[in-house]
Amino acid sequence: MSRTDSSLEKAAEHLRHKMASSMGSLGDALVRDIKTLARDRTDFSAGRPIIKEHDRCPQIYLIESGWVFRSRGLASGRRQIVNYALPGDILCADSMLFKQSSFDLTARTAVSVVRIEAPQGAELFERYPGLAAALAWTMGQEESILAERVVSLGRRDSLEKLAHALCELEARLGAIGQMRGRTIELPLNQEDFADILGISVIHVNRTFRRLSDDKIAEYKKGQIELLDRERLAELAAFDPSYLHFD
Amino acid sequence: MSRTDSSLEKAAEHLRHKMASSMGSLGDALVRDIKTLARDRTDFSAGRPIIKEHDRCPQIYLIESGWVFRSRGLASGRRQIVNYALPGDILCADSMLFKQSSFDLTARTAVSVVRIEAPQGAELFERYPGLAAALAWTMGQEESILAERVVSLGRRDSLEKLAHALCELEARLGAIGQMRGRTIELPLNQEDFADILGISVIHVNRTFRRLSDDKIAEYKKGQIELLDRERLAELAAFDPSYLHFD
DNA sequence: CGTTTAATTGACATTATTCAACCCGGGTGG
DNA sequence: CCACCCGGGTTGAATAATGTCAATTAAACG
Repeated sequence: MSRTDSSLEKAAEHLRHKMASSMGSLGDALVRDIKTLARDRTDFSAGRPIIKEHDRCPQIYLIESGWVFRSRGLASGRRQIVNYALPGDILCADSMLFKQSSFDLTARTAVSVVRIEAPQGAELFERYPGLAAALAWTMGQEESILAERVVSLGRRDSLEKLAHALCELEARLGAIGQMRGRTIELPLNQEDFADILGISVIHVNRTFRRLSDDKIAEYKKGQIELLDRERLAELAAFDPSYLHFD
Repeated sequence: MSRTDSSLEKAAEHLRHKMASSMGSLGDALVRDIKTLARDRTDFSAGRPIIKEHDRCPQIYLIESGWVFRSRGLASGRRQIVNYALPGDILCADSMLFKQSSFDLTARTAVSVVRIEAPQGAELFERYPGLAAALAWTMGQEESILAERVVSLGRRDSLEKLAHALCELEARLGAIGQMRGRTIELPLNQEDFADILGISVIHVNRTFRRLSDDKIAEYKKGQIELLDRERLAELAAFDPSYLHFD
């Protein structure tokens, strides 16, 4: 099997697996639709912008590999990462609705995406109900994740924010088979955490230190060791239902 | 014309008007679809819960009148308002995707909603393309608003947060014809602002005071006077494109 | 009028940011 | 091989932003 087929299939499987509970019999249709509509692959090297704010995002992409940030840079130099997308996630799901993107998309690692040539409107739903359902599900889940992040940023202190983010990372990576036992492997440095959590780099460092002093989790370059998931989830008051994995 | 017809029509018009630029010819179809599928009306008095976290939200509702909060209460007693919905907005747009809501919906004022009996899946798109487009647009716009709120909560200070929220309120209320000149009429007290902005009530008060000292905006019970929109927008670095009104 | 709810103010505590310095491991060029 | 440099990471001290507590005022309502 060529690289093309197998990595595409893996991404489609990730997507199917995440949505399993909501999809019912449409799971097979989804995989079939994606294989049918997949077009060219594009690779981005780490750090490269994929879409800039106010750009038109003309197509839907499925991530085969790599991490993508959706972020906004403010005039003052501050940055907020709104979202991160993983293999099996769909990019630009709203491209058919809106003229332009309000955020930047950036490849955090080397990223490989496949363009999906989806028809518009009713034809999408008639001919490719699996993909249509996946698109709707993606938008709904993204919204739900954003709503949860609003709660974190608005009403949790730095320790709770970090703990919650780690729980979410574990759940999302677990859903695509990227957890190795109790360690999270990720391409995020402390500055990335700062821009996800909305706090300063230095405070991220201090907060990780607290987690590690309490033997709850340990930050290392490129990975995080979860020493005590139970207390971590408790700290965060983590309820994974907002991810809708079931 | 009965109250039923006219207020339903007004809500449908609001929705159509907001989406005008994206809808093209589907605008008329939307109004027709809503009239066809509108079922019973429900009224909630101010303060009443509409949906509680973990409830099943079985139907789509169109708001005819009133303000609805989507919020999460934390164990510690803190509350974060994630979203607010206005006349012409759709509630539970994701009800067909997910088993349960991850947030509370609460009537902030007296609220009147109409249940829309939408069919599932492909039938929705074939027979009611106007409504289908409106649902998709609603989910996309909600996501975009949430993303912008993440930026506010994460990387703007209290003055910028408040200024941005006021700009957004003006834009959203303007889109449904609820601005009277330069005053915003709204049912939010300072505690509501606190729970929207993720800061303390007292700090909301201090921040309004700063705006009023600088003759930019003035808080009064039930309304906010915008004295200098230009400087307000500048403070917030407000770019309305994320609302996708065009 | 009294009662209630929301707004306001000041004093103080806590949290997080900023600034400055230092460390550490991994290149890189001499 | 070594010296240096560079991007993170780590730490402490000073400062700024925001939260908490307590008390007061104002408006709203029967």
